[in-house]
Amino acid sequence: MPELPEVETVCQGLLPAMEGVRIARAELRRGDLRWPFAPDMAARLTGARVVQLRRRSKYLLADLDRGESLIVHLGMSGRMVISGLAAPHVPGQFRFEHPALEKHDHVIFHMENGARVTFNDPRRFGAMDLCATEALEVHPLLAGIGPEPLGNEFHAAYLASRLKGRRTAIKAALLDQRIVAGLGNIYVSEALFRSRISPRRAAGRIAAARIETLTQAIRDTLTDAIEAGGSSLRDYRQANGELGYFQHSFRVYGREGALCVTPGCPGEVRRIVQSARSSFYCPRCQR
DNA sequence: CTCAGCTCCTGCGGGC
DNA sequence: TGCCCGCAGGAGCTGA
Repeated sequence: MPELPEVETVCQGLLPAMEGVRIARAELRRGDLRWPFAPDMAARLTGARVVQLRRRSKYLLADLDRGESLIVHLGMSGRMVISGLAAPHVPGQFRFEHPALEKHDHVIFHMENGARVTFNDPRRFGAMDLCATEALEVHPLLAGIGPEPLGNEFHAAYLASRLKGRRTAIKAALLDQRIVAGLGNIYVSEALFRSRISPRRAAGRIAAARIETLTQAIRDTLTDAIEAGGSSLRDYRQANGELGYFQHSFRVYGREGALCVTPGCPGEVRRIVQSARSSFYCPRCQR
């Protein structure tokens, strides 16, 4: 379940393998993920140099030296696996061997520096597409996505204006990528817990002061998660180069029935289903 | 415009 | 032990 922090961590982890490096060959092992690939995608990738690798919302963007950018979404189960590259934190100490290909290895980037970056996605909710770099903001997948929650455009006045008049639950509103980019089911639950707002509360009925708290809680939640991801990257000692998931410690997500972590609170974390997705919250702390 | 519900896909875990 | 069922969820799509 890669949300913004996981995608950010994957992006950072891919930098040594991909940024500034030419794609010697792009290998598509099937013709589609969620949608069909452009028929000439492999040819358009092969030989291109990755000028910059960056993240927008839950998308990885690789700007190529040919004026195009590769758009990658990890969907639900997408992972990037690096092999054949010296471990970045122990330069030259050992090299990841190229492992045998596995089921669901759908796209392989053979990089000119000897690295191999493999996109593996069992559920195939992921996506890849190529688009002129200057047209990225009007690409159907990216057009209409809201501001980055860690950027300057995301602040309490903005969020208040977008929530105003909306009768839907705040949980659903924060999952709406047009309002704010990059949040998913996990970090929405976590941010609402930190701001003591019930996931069931109508989005348009949150006092201004609490929206201020909420914007800060969203930023803090994501910043903490990115830091945790960065630590897991630095502490990386395994030889398999797999990026995408790391150890989390969640305050409410997945803790149904457990004691609320708020000091002195006797509440139990509750799970409810909202728009067919689980929300976790403490009914005593969150109103 | 807003909003709820359905859909895609595979792996996994619970129940029998 | 094996089989079936339901669930997980990002986000586009449909229809009210």
